[in-house]
Amino acid sequence: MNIGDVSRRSGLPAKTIRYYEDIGLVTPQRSENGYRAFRDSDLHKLAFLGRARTLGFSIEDCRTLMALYEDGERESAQVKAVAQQHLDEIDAKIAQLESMRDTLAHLVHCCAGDSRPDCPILSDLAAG
Amino acid sequence: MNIGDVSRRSGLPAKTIRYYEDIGLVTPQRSENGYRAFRDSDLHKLAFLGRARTLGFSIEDCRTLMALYEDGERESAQVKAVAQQHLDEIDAKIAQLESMRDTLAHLVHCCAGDSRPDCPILSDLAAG
DNA sequence: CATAAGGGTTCCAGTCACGGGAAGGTCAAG
DNA sequence: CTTGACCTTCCCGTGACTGGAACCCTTATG
Repeated sequence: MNIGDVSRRSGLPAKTIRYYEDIGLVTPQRSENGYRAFRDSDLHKLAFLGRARTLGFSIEDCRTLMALYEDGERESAQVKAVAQQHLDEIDAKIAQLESMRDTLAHLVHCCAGDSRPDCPILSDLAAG
Repeated sequence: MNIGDVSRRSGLPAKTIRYYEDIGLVTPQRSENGYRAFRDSDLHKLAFLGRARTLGFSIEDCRTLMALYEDGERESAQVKAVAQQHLDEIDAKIAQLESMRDTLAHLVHCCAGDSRPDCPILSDLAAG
């Protein structure tokens, strides 16, 4: 498989796949013409990575998860710990965004949004 | 005021204040010794920027909001439009994170987290 | 046979909003 | 005179790519 095929099948842009090779997440072989030659196992890995990234795991987390996936001796507790920590971070991020949203929604609600200059949004930003 | 004073009063790191000068958000004067000399109006601007950033506005949005704030001829509709768009983006981000959280929470819940290798988290990532 | 299209390759620069750290100038106190 | 707390500029690094330039390989067509 060339990179285009793998890109279509995994849903990852070719650029991303090259980047993943750069940082050592996949190591495709090379054809005589210099093209990357992906095996099924490479495609499988890339699909795995794509799904992990979709769940918001960092590249380093993905590296860890891949290593655990390939390690028959792993303990599921290790995987769960990584996932739980990520979950906590997501919860924190959501809480932060919701706080922003609440403040902002209130301000937007209070702003007339007409042709006059008076604006509670700017007043709030100016005054704290 | 030197940058340290402004930093303490605005809550912004000195590094950030220098960066804001770099990109033209504030233009403090200079003392004879080369130190930045901030006026009250500069401090006020920086506090404004700090609060806007706290609400998650991008630097470019902040630039726009500052310009509107300083424009006596502004229409509140312009401000509201910027804020509403940002609010929409926040809502989208929250929705995305919640989707991640739901999937992830389910997987974490299903994972035994013990010393055995079987793990539904890895199975899900591997199989889609 | 020339060429054009549609692959592939490398490498460099840019993104966003700063933060870290080096190398050095300035100022008030002891 | 030295110490220490300031301040200055400059350059590199962050995360996870994305865009683009300049170039090579393969296949089909006039």
